Amino acid sequence: MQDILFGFISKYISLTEEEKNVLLSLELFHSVKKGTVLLTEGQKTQNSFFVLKGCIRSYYIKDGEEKTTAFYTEMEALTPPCVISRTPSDYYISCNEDCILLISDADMSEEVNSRFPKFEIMCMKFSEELLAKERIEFDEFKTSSPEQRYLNLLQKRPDLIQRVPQHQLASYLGIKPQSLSRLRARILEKSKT
Amino acid sequence: MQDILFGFISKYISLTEEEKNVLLSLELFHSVKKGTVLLTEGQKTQNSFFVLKGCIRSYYIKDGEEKTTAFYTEMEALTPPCVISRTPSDYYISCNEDCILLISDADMSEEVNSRFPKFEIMCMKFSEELLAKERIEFDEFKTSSPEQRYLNLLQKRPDLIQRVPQHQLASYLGIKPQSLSRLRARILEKSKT
DNA sequence: ATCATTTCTTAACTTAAGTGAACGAGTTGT
DNA sequence: ACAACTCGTTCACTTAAGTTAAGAAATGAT
Repeated sequence: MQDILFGFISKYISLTEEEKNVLLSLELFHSVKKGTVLLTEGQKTQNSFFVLKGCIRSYYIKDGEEKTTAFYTEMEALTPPCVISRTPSDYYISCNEDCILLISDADMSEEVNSRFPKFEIMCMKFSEELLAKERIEFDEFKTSSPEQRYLNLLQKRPDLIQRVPQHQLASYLGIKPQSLSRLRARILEKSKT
Repeated sequence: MQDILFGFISKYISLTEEEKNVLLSLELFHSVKKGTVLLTEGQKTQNSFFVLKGCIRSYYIKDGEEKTTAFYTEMEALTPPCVISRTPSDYYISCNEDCILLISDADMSEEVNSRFPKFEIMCMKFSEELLAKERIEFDEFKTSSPEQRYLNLLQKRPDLIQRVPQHQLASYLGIKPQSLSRLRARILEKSKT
């Protein structure tokens, strides 16, 4: 399990054995059952999440409907906007599957950062990278139709289509479940001829 | 002009007079004419842009059509994804109006950062903040219809609707210019009754 | 194993966006 | 001053997504 974490970190900085041990001593790892709600609307939190195994999902509830905005799977990290802005959360995070997560709160990261300044640098690089990735995703979403977005997802994250309920996927693509069904039928029809 | 810059920076860190002078000595300010293309598809660059006055716009050209993805106006900053990923740019940036820009390349920021470490911290905070903002914007886009998106824009950035050509706005909202015209007529019709 | 609930799909109908074309208003260049 | 473009709007028509409803399939709970 730790291998996943250290493999991930090694993409950004290199750690000594001692540093690895300090990280492990912090009791960052948590096993969380499917369905667990990690963050609720209105809640204040300082927690960031890193997915070692499983799938977590962020969503709003607007007019009584869940609006899924993102899925995070193995090796992906999520710092909710409310942690940055220090305001109550606008949205929910819950576990789509049984998960093993690394959960770090702000106090903890401060301690780690002061002991290992390079860790802070890693977070900075990581944040910049995420911002660039986020913007590209946004741009792709904006410039394509729901059908193109689905085909795109099929290319880039085929696992999601298997492991995530259709109605959550539909919401993630910005459409209704019925439209997703129809759209898939349409694509299937096209590929036949 | 400098006041705008230092006013912006003061939201994150405080600078001594000496530090301000060093920044000013770097010749960061540039006057750029409307229509100037600051970044072209395929180009490699290390430049980041900060808008002191005017409006710049990022867009892709897909199937021969401009797809506008963002506008940056006074006090907004843009680091193109290609700067982070160190790959050729996928998109274009051009000036929608005569602009005064602060343009910084990577070498320069490295020098500034090594002389003023707190500057790097500011960039980090800024980047985190941007990421949070970006995600919220994305979420709003995803969870609303074109009409809601237009009304939302009318609330949040009414200036854009005045200063930006309609066809660029339409593309920014993810629709065709004709649809934007129709949508506006529809809203006007509703507000009458 | 059965019942209840949730999830997925299909269908008919409504609403809104895409498309192609036309027109007038405003701009640019010569 | 005029022609050539660009831009915004409107219209008729096409296409796809939203809506409402119904039924089949899968999931969960007792």
